[in-house]
Order: sequence, then C-alpha cells, then structure tokens
Amino acid sequence: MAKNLVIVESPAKAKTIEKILGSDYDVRSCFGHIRDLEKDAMGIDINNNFKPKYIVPEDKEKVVKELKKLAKDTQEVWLATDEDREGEAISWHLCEVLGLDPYSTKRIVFHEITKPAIERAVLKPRLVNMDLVHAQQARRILDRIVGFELSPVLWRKMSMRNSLSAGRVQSVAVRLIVEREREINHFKSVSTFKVEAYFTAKDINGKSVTFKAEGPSRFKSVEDAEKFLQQCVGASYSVRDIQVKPARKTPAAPFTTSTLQQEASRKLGYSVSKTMLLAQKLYESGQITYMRTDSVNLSETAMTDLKAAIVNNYGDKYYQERKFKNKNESAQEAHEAIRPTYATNQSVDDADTRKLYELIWKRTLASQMSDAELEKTTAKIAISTSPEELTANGEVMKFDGFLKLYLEGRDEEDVADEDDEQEGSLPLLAIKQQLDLREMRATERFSRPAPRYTEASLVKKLEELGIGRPSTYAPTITTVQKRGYVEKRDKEGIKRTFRILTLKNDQIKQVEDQENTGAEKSKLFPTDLGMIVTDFLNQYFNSVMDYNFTARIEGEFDEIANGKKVWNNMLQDFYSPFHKDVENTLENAERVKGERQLGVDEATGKPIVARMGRYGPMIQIGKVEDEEKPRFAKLKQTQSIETITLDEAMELFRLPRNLGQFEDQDVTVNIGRFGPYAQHDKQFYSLKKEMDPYTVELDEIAPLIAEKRTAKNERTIKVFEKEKIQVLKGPYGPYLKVGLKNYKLPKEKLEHPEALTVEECKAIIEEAKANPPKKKAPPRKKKAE
DNA sequence: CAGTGAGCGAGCTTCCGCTTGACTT
Repeated sequence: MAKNLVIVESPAKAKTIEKILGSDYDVRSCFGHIRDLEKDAMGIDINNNFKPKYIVPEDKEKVVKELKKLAKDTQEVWLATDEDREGEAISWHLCEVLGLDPYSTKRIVFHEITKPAIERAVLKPRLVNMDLVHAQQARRILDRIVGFELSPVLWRKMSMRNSLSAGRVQSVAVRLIVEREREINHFKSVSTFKVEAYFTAKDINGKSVTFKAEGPSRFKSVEDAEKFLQQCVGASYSVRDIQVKPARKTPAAPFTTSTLQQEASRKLGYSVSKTMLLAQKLYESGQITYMRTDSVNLSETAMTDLKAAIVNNYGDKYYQERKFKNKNESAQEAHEAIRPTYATNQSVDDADTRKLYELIWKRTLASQMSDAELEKTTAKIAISTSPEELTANGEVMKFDGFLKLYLEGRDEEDVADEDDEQEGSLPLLAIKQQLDLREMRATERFSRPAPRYTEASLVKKLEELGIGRPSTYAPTITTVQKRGYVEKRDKEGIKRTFRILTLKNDQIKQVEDQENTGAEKSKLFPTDLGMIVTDFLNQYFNSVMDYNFTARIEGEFDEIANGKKVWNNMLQDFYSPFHKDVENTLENAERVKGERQLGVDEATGKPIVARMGRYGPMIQIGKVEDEEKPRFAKLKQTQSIETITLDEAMELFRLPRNLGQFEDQDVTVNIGRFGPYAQHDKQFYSLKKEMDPYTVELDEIAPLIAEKRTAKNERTIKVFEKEKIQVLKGPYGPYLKVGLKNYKLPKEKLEHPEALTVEECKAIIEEAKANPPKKKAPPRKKKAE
C-alpha cells in the first residue's frame, strides 16, 4: 500500500503522473464529477437558502467505493483535480464523500504534466478554495433552476410534443440559428458590376505576360457599367504609378478545443463530435495533450522541444519564439493548449486520426516559426479617355517562414467576395509603360447573406459569447439536434443568370451566363419547432435568452470566487425575478399552436393553414367541424411553416392520390425517396418510367401488382413463421431472407432447398450471426470531379 | 420509400459541466 493517494480527474493523466511520482504515490482518477444534484426532482431547497441536495449517481458508485477504500488505507490524500471552478468543486466533493477535512487536506495543481511542474506542485500544497467551490455551486444550481423550471413551462405551453427542453446554453444556441435563418430569408440581394481588365505586357526577359487589373468602384447598374466600357473604347493604357510594400503574415496560436473543432471542420470536414472522438484517442495513446482546453499556452519544456525540432529541420531562420495570450475573457486555462506530446512528427495508424494529428502537429510547430515575408505590388493604370484608373495587385513571397508548414483556413463569413482568388505575381512594370488591353469585362455579382452556421462556426460564436465550455460544445450541438430544434443538412443551390459585358477589339458585347448559388453543405437549419420554441422563450424569458446573460452571471460567479459576493444572495437576486416570470407565464401565456393562415383554396373556399401537428409541421385544408373531413399533408424537410406559400401548400395536396380499391384494398400513389410508387396491401410498387404519379389510373397499377406477385411466386421456395423467414430463389442460387437480411445456404443444402425445416433455417441464421461475414467491400471510390 | 393529425387526460419528459467506457451493430 502506497503512503500517498493522489486523485486526478482523468485516468490517462493518472498513469503519466504515477510514472513521474514513483512508488510512494498511488495515483487514481475520479473520472470527473462524482456527485451531482439529485436528478428526479429539483435537488435544491429553494426556501432554505438554495441548499443543494447532492447524490452520488449510480454510474459513479463503483469509483467512489474504490476511492473510499484507498483513502482509508493511506496516510495522505492529495487532491490534484484541475485548477478551475469545476476542478475545485470536484476536490470539495471528494472531501465530503471520502470523509476528508477540506480545511486540512492537501490540494495541489499543475497546468502541465511534466516532472518539474508536478514536483513543484507537491512541494507547495494548498487547501481547497471554498469561495471557488461556492462559485461552482452557484453555477450548477442556476443551471438546474433555469433548465428544470423552463422545460416544464414548455411542456405546458407548447401544444406539439413531449420532451422539450430549455437551458441557459442550448436555448441561446438555437436562438442564434433561428435568427440567422430569418436574416437569410429576409435578405434582399443586390447586384453590382465588377470590372476586370486583362492586359499583356513584356516582362524583363521580353516575354509576353498576361495579368489582371481591377476596375474602379463597382457599378450599381448595367447602364453605368456600359457607360464606363463605352468610355474605354479606343483608349490607350499606361502605368501611372507603382508601389511596392513589404508585408508580413503571422502564424495562429496553438489549438484550443474550439479552434481545433473549427479547423478540423474547415480543412478535414469533420463534425465537432468526430474531432473530439479522434482527439480523445490521440490523448489516450499519449500523442497529444488534453483536448478539452481553452488555453493557448505551451509549457516551457514543450517550447524547448519545439525550438529544437524547428531549428533541426528547417534551420535557425525559421524559428521565432512566441507566447500567445488568450483573447477570451471567460477562459479558465486549467490546461495547456492542445499540442503534440513530442515535437517530432509521430506515426499514427488510422487515417482519419492521423490527419487530425498532423493538423495539431503542424499548427503547433508553425506557432513557433518566423513570420512569412511578402512583397505586395500595386500598379495604377491610367486610361487615356477617362479620369478613372485601374489597379493591379501582385504578391510575391520573399520568405515562407511558418507557411512552410501551415496556413489557417478561413470561414465563409470572413471571405468577403466569392471570387477572391490568390493574388499572383505581376510582371516587372515601368512607369509610363504602355499596356495592351486584351479584354475588359464587367461581370454582374450579387451580394450574399451571412452563411448558415456550421457546427464549428456555431462553436466559434458560442465561445465568443462566453457560452458553454470546451467539454460541452460538442454535446450541446448534439442536444439541440436531438431535441428537434435544429437539423444538419445540405441545401441545393438555385440557378441564377448573370450578365457580362465585354470590351474586346473596341467592341462591346453583352452575354448572359448561369451560376449555381446558395448551395450549402452540412449546415445547421432551425426546424419549425426550434423557431416556435425560440419565439416563445424570447417573449417570456428575454433575460435568460439575452446573448449577454451568461457573460453577466459569469461576472457574478467571479465575484463569488473572489469572496466579494455571497453565493446564496446572488442566486436569490437571480431567482426572484426569474421565478416571477415563470409563474406569470404559466398563468397568462396562451398555449402555442404555431399556426399560420395561408389563405383559402380557390376551388372550394376552404381555409388552408400551416401548423405544428403531433408528428411535425403540416398543412391542413378545411376544418374539423366541416361536413367533409379536412385533408392533411406533411411539409417536406426543406419547407417551413414560416415560409411556405399557398401555391407550395396546394402542390402538397396533389399527392398522395387515392386511386380507389383493388381487391378490397386502397391503392395510393405518391413520390418517395426513390421516386414515384404505388402502395397496395402493405406492398410498394415502383411506377414505370412512363407513368405520371399525378395522372396514373387504377388499371395501370393492377398489372404491376400481378407482375410482382408472379415474380414472387416464382422465386418463393418455402415460407416459415408467417413469411418472417423465406427461402427464395435468387440469380446466384437459393438463399434465406429474414426481414431485410439475406443469408447464404450451406453447400450441402443447395441441392434441395425445398427440404429445409424451420429449425435448419434458424440454425443457419444463428451460425451466420456467430460468424459474421468477412469485411465489407472496400468503400466506394469517390466520384471523379 | 407510408400515413397519421379533434380533445381529453394519465404519465412521461428536463439543465450544464467534469470524465470515460459499456453497450450493440
């Protein structure tokens, strides 16, 4: 039995630290929080100064039991949880549960897992900081109150569905997405004309080179653009001025959780949860430091190693020591930045994991490398027939520096223009040099709304607002999707024509071209439910929904942590007005139906409404109390109650069509995921190409049914258990079909499949399950671009 | 590859933040 028990949060950390501290220390992990508020009720005695009722959750009982035993048999317990609010609270909970005195038990902290840092920490133990613990407790209780008082309000006031939820973080995340969607829906695109001129000039070697210059301001109308081109007819062009300026680029800071998620999304297309899963693997296998962090700091030893690696591989010129500071005030910096454990590039087996590792490795090294040095050239080109002038920009890299390894990706919203290409180099030009115009073009461009959020850009926004923590970004995004407030999907673009005016050989021509616009991939869209719930919460609980709410209360938690505020008082100040809002809403708010009147059906005069049904957004024509029953239709995924038009709604009523009965069963026609189909007696029938689902008639469907039946009869050898198990004849021989799964018959049964018994079939299925088939076929090759 | 859809009421749901496996396919 070791003399000392050290408790940390993460088991991977425990292993490393145990190696460093040696055999006198038994280093164990508590796996994060070991107690939480009681789950079945509020878990807070609000009238008794917000006294919390903590319990050990079931899945933590085992860990707690083991730690209790170890703590009893050891001389000294060291609490080495993370140095942040949550870590401090975990230490206090450990005291409570393990029967340790928080006023004498040793509390140690370190920000990096290196021998000197840990040895230093052991020499300087302190006590649990109760102010910090109280700040955490206030945070926890406030979140519970908000979540467990708001959610039931939704259950009462929303007429649609169960298991709705609201919370300080998730509801604001949904609000961001809802507001962005409406911004996009209300966006009015305006077009401008951008002028580009292509010149040829002789460079130093007498070689003819083409380069591009941009026009003066953008023109607001096609007439203005044409006027300008007209002016240029017969003009000559000469270089008026050349400016050469040095420029520098600086590397980005090492990764935090949020920047890693953003960059892996931009460069590798990973979802935030995929990034975290792979990072966890790298952390557990000792390849990277802890992956849930908000710090951009690198440890001293890491800095030394990075320097050596950069100097060895690229030379002195490429090294530049840098210390980054966190821009984010809400950062708690209990860990280092995410960096590779070893400065030399390690090999990682799995391809996806390796890509993430390389990203981390490159970003970390680049952060300690020199600036890239550029030379930017701007040439002004005069037009003999106009006071306007054209500008040509060129960029030449003089020294690559950190760009040798890494360049940070850019978000869509930061890219101002869609045709923002890399600037090339310009030929060496002389002032007054005459230039030959090959072609001048004025192209119509349209302004674009802000793009919809991706998972990663939402994380970025939440972090900027100080909402959520590194450990919760990925789960929050999962939650809002699971609750049905938000959907991740692609959007097809629409074709748009744009005009191009060209001036060539002193002739002006206008042509039209087409572009695909508005296509988006893996973006977050609010659902109707998300919009309705957000509107409701905004109306009745605007203080909690305020984007600055978290930042404000974080300030108060800081005051509690500094001993300037008492936690119960802070909670009381929050609770009184909040609870009043809850009561007021329960009493006065109407049940929300999420209904929108679309108009009336011209043919029948019946009203048409779009609303939330029990199964999601729908449209309804006619009323329940009408003599003729109302008809209903489900909205398509891409439609929403807020934006659907009357015409679109009427279109939805055209299908499904009921064609009448065939053999006492209805025949209906609809369009499904795989195209138009008919349905009869629980069977589906694909329509033939020449059949139109809107006009096809019953007699045309009947042959399909007959055809399928004979095909089935011909193929069926034997059937067991009400068609659950079928023996069928396939093109490669007889096989067994159970539900959607097919099973091969063993060789000795192939000759007489009709002799199979139920028992034999079941044995074949069991056998197949016990010995799963060999690996799946290799993944399909990506389509060539 | 579906359609379902009243209103009532019983009985249910829910938060954020800290950590990983134990599950099944």
